[in-house]
Amino acid sequence: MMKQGVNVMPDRNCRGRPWLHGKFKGCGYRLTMGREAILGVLSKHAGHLSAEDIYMKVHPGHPNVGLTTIYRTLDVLSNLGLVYKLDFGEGRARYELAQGPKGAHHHHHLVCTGCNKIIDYTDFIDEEVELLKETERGLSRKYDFNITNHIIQFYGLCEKCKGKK
Amino acid sequence: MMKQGVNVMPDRNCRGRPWLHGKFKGCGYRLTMGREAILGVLSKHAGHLSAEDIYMKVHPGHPNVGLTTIYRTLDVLSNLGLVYKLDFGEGRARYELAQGPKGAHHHHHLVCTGCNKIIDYTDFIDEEVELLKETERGLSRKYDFNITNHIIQFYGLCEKCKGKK
DNA sequence: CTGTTATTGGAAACCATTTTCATTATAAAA
DNA sequence: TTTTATAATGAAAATGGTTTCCAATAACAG
Repeated sequence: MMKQGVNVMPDRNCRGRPWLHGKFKGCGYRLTMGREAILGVLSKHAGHLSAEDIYMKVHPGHPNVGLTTIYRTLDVLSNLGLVYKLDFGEGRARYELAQGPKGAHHHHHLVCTGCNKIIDYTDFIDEEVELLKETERGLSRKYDFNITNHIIQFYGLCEKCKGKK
Repeated sequence: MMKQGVNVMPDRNCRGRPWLHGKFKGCGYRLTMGREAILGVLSKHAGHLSAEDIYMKVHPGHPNVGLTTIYRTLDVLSNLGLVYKLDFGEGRARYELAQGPKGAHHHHHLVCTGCNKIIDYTDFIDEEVELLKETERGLSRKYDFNITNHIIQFYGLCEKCKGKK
């Protein structure tokens, strides 16, 4: 568990300036060059990046930023709710920006268990989200939970993989 | 990837054997004592067992069954669809029987990110499952996927954890 | 019973992630 | 600007769940 100095990691309700960097500062975090670079990579390459992917993209411009910092920053971002930590069962986590400043489209994932190809789908999202909200409300009440997040993923074989045995 | 057993023959229920064991043999796998013990533990303790949990429960009666065998067996069972491999973000996988012979009740999970408590809920399941089926159909058609499984999980803080800072 | 080969245990390897710790850099105070 | 407190950092080492290796063993068919 990351433990930094006096202040415990703030929660997702932190308010700050408009976008990522501002949000970051607004939550009491120092904005270092390494972190700026990481935030930059995340906002530029919307995808499902592993910690190492990010490291590789940050490295050329900032050879002195280590993998450790990538992990630490992602942990912070994830706790702030700015980044989703995804698990596609590959034995490594992947990360993606929760939302752009203008509210990027919400999507869920369709994962091929054969080749690990991942499809972001937005179809059916509206119905799903609506049902999820209802379910969330119900669960919150019944189990006295404060629900902050959900996962929906479908697994199967893509056209290429379902052919072979 | 584990590769064993030549034939992928469907269930030919083995006489006098419990459902799970029969299914196992029916698929061309040898039924060893270690595997019997593991199947036994899985059917007796419905829960979210980690590989080590299972090891601990198997060990007293079968001190010669190693952790490696637990992992290998779980992998086979998971590939057969008899067991679900679950991930609650603890850094270790957990496993539970997919279904009893008479079709145990389907459930989804509600996970406390504070204390890792996990609640199996069946409320709302019907609506969820119905929507999932539809979505599944749609996704299968649109992306030419052969969907075999899905995940739905809600994350949040339980009554105990949401109080503390 | 015998032969074939799936299965096994134990140790070592693997590898993403975390921890340690001495050093550095950031932001605020003076 | 300079000082000051301490958050943040990198490099290396540690961690820990899972997998691989390989020689020995045991299921099962014939």
